[in-house]
Amino acid sequence: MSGETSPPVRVTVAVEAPRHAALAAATGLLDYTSERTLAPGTLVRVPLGRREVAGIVWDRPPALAGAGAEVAAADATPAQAAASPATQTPTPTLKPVKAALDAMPPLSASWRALIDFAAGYYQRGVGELALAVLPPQLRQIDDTQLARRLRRLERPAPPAPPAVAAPSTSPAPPEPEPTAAGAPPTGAAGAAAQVALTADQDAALEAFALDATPALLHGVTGSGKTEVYLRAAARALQAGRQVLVLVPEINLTPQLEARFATRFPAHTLASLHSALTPAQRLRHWLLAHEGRADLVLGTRLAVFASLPRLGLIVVDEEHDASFKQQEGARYSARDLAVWRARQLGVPVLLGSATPSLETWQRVLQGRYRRLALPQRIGGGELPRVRLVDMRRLPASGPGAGSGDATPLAPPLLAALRERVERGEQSLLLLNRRGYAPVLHCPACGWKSGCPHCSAWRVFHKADRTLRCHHCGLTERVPRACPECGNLDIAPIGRGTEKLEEQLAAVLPGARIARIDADSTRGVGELARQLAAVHDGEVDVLVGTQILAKGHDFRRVTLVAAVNPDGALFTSDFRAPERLFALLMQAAGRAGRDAAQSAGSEMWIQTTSPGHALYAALVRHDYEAFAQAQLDERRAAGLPPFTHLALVRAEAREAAAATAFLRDAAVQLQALAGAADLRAYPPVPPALARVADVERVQMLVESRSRPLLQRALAAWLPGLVALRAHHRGVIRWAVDVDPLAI
DNA sequence: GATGTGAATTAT
DNA sequence: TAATTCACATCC
Repeated sequence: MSGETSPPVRVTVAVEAPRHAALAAATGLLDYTSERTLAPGTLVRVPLGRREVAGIVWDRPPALAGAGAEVAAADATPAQAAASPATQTPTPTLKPVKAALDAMPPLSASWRALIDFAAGYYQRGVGELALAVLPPQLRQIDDTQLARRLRRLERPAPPAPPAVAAPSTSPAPPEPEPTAAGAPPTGAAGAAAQVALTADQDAALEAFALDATPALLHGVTGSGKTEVYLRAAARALQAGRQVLVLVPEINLTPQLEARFATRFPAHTLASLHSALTPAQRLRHWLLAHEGRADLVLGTRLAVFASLPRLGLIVVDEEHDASFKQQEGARYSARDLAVWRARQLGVPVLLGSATPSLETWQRVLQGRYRRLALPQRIGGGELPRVRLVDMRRLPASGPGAGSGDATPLAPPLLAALRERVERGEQSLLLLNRRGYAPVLHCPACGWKSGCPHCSAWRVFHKADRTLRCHHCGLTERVPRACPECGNLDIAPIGRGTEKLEEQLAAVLPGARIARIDADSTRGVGELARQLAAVHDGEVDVLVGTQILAKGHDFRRVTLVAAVNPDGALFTSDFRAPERLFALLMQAAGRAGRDAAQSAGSEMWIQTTSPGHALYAALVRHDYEAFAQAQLDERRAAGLPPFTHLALVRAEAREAAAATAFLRDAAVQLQALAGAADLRAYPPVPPALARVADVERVQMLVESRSRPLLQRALAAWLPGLVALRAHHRGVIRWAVDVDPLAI
């Protein structure tokens, strides 16, 4: 460039400031001066008050005036940005930009559009979101440090710690499979081996290639979805494009990563998830941003990866709740993936055996295509589902302590013994860690409540502690009742620890292991325990839902859900959907080895064997289940037929949070278009108090998504202003498309 | 959210 | 009289 002595130019910068801060009309866009023009997307450091913070050069949305004027707030308190588009810069003197990170290419217009959209949709500040989804180190390092990091990308990755494979161009990726004799042809048998596709896979792939409409790849566990991902990826890679693969959990990244690395040894793969070290995270992100990585695999955060050549997005297990961020900007990575794909005109593949009802509804509407893989590879059968009626069990002993009753029905116990004798593995699922969910004093009625939360403290026998799973409070188990001194305080109910103990008593000689968040605390501990299972060192595996997801247990022929009924009777309208998906997924753990699939079984212990959910499960009939659920949702006016937003407020006293929300509701009623919205009275959520903070939430509902969007956008400045009148409110936030209400 | 201000409250 | 705590304003 030329013109060294040209006057300073004005630049708009998205800075890291939360939308709540009421900064710059709450968008987080501030103006600065610069000695030279800075391209939008350039990372900068700018002064903010007495601090210096990271920012990104942004372009002001030109259409702000038109869009903002559409919904007028009747409340006059907040300064309405829409009032006059011409009244810019009330500030006479702008501060200069401190530094620009020129070593790196600026973030692209399409990336900024994604951030703009997501910030708008989820009601957060642009700068807040943009900076939050960048690697933390980018916010700290200077230009020379960054240049050095970039030069280091030229060289192959340094030897990574064993748990997480670094982006590798090396020809020897880790071998994911244990020595599994008779593994189906989809297994990562040989490096880059191309296997024959089934007719279903072939048809799915051909259909997928036809256009860029979002596609649901609907296939049961073991039906070969991953092979379809790999083939679709191969096509994109061949066309010189990048591929983004999103998975729900960190635990699942190494497995899939190995599959991709094996299949595409000549391509660079980068992973993005929170378990990476800060340095790794920056490195992988830069690989993606510079277009050096062809394959980017990660958890929900990866949906915001900068990908200059993006040509395909895959969302594996798209129904999984982990794709919804549950704090800060509460985005849905799956929904944003679909938006991003559409914006770029790039295909997106959503894979699941049990699609979310939102996705399924779109399939029924014809907005998404359905690509079906109805059969397991190699002719494997789905496990037979058996319901055990727990109402007809012989009463096991007197006394009220139901927690001491035999955990397993006699026929299930017999089936387990059979498996142990035959050298096959079994998997028992119980969604409750610890020994017992609560301690109880039969003399005075004391229960082990948490003093800081509206929850019980859980009894962990292994280290003799009472632990609150919400605030972390951990204490030694009291010897006697703290209220009345009674020595006979007893556990109520059963967690995985107790189940493990009871199993050991009824299955003498069997090798029993437990896998849950407690047993896998250390780094690599989960992997180590899973390896032991693969190596056949375990007969019966007890665990929480950590087990149900994706792990490929070849020798498991029996899966049992010990006590899944709870989800049938909660007020959470998504609980049945989640339970069905979990049980389908758990069933999929059994008989993945086609040779053993014929004898594989899924047992359900229930007191409601007649429940429609279980009936559908017995038939492996997702479609019937989904239809029944959709009918219920439609009748009840729930998503996907209505659109929801939740305004949450937290305060020391619930009354303060409630008062804030009541006033907020009054504001909402005054907005244009309020007639088409419905705000429910503020209520405490299922878990009302955590760490001495009371939560209250208010549900807002609309038939129309755009309407809800416009209302929220118009409402937000009012909410920001309202907070000043409610000093007791510690925090508040809007959750658009909440998962739980 | 981070930071600085001044005033009110408390400790010594 | 010094030391904390807290409400409140500002951040281009």
